[in-house]
Amino acid sequence: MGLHPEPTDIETRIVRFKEAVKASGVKLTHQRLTIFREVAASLDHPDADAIFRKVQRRIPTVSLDTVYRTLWWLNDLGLITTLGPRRESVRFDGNLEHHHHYVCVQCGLARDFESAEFNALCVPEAVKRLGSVSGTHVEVRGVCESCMKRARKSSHPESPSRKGRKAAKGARHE
Amino acid sequence: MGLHPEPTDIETRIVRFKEAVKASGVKLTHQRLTIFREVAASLDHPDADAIFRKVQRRIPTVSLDTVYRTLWWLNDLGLITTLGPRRESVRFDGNLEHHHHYVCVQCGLARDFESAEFNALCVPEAVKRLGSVSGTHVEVRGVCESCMKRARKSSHPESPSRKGRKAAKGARHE
DNA sequence: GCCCAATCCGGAATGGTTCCTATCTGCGTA
DNA sequence: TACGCAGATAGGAACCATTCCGGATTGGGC
Repeated sequence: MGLHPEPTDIETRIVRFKEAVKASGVKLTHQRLTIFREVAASLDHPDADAIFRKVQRRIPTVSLDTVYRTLWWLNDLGLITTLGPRRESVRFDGNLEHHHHYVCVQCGLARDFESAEFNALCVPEAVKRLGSVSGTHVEVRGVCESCMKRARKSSHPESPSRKGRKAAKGARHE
Repeated sequence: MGLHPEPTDIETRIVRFKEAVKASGVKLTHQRLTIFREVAASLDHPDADAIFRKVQRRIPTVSLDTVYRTLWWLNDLGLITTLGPRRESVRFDGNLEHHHHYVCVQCGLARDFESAEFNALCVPEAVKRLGSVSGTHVEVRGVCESCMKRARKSSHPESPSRKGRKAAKGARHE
């Protein structure tokens, strides 16, 4: 029912995946390939648990931790993305004007901004067919000034590690 | 340091708040006013815990649960919003093309779509001053077809309740 | 076949969020 | 003024997604 990309498309992604893994120098395990394949093959946007359940059908002993570790590793390699910025908890907004956000992908800093151009965006017909449209919201992502300053010691993402997933928490701006 | 809206602006929001509360027919308690004031007075986007700590300075015995209940109630009344769509867990995306999302605010359904217009958005100068820009992403929010169908029994948000915060979880599309 | 490092697994810990329920408050009424 | 009701609140337990930990496993190179 249109929930899967074209098979060729998946194959393309897997080829790209294998190249990137080889380039990064870490092992390409059965688990990793399976997890990647599941994400690449879905058009909806599964959460970690949904992926875990799918992978479990193929590798019954896989652990949830492995799925999480692998997903974040894929994300760090740029092979997959997350839907919206990484965020530990819901954040609230008292500004009711139509506005947009700049979000720092490292520390979670968020700032409002206004833009007549962004407000005037025209939603494609195909989208309107999915349901009602109550508003559009643009999220500009990047790394904020103070994070760039702090990062004068280039740590490159290369290996699936457990480090720093929560780093944003401590660095929250006030 | 520019972290607070103009006082007059806050007063405007509070007036609107009081009207909306009166119209909705529920009690305007000290806790509720204080919580709303804290959200309305902040330009950053505090999470529930940050709001809790601020409110605690004024009402030392306030409970975290009251803060959460009140925040979602305000959200349901349309007096505040959340940053990004409500989401219980991180969701992953294997699509690396530049694309955008339609998100159902009720059930969490998410669908990709492409748009040359959206891809070509030009980020305002003021935003570029906040930090580097790695990309822009448009989120179109609304209520999807199947949720609209399901909601032929109009339940209106009126009273702070604990119902349905997790409803999206069960209704997840596959 | 053996060794080492990378990887994985299971379970325990963590932390944000929500639930449960006894208690409290404010208000209309007798 | 006392009473009783309905709505709100506080506080702690429960819940669930996510991460950490420590020991077991695996696979490639010698």
